[in-house]
Amino acid sequence: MREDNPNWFLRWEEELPSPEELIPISQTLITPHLALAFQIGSPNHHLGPKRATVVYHHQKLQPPTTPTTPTPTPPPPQPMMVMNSDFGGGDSTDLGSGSIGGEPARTLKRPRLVWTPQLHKRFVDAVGHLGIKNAVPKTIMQLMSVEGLTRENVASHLQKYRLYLRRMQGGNSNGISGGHVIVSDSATDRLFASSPVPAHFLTSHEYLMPPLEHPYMGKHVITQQNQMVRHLKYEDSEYGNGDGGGRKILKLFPAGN
DNA sequence: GGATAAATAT
DNA sequence: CATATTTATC
Repeated sequence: MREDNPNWFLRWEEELPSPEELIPISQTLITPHLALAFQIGSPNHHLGPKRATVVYHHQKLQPPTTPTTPTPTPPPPQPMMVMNSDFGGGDSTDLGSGSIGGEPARTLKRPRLVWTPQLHKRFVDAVGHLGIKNAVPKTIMQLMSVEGLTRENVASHLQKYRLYLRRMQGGNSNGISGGHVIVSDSATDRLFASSPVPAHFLTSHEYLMPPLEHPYMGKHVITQQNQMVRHLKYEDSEYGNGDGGGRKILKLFPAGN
């Protein structure tokens, strides 16, 4: 517990994308929200550091065009390129490979957001260091400073996160205590169990945390490069063989299973 | 078709 | 903002 205090920053840096685009704190005061609202019609900004957004799933692509056109033409299957690749390799930091046609969400509804381990780590870190007091979706979202991330996204994830904690407290079969994260026997808790120590949920730490303006996070833009899970002992696990479904690795937190 | 994850509604 | 329900994806 106390040990992770001085460590959290270091660990944070480790978790953060190293060669990634570390956003130079330039505009600062400009919040993503404002920036989004200010985004004028110019599709091509000058070199904007805040460019890559969150990783999305393959969207269904709802063409705003032909609203009344009874075109029975089915949307062309968009081949999503899964370029998870290794981290060491100089993977391109930009997601979506290049500019996405009409990327600015002007009137388009956001596609499904994929919570990657890194993104989740960011989330947990924010919550952990905020404390239960300020651990509300709004604050968390602002603290994470992830472009494209909305309050709704955080709220939804926060809900699941709390449920996960509750389940663990009820019957803690895992040895998550004191800050040691042992490999989960079940491949279930993958994502959530990977978090260092949730803590702050029950323990009332009346810490004096500034509501905003955190020193440790200026502005980070998460990009792709996630889906990569550590090469643990997944191989010897009983995955994707036997069941007709053929479910691959990376199962998210606990469930009935 | 079941289960999980995220979105959406209350 | 928290919880419940619905929807989409694996």
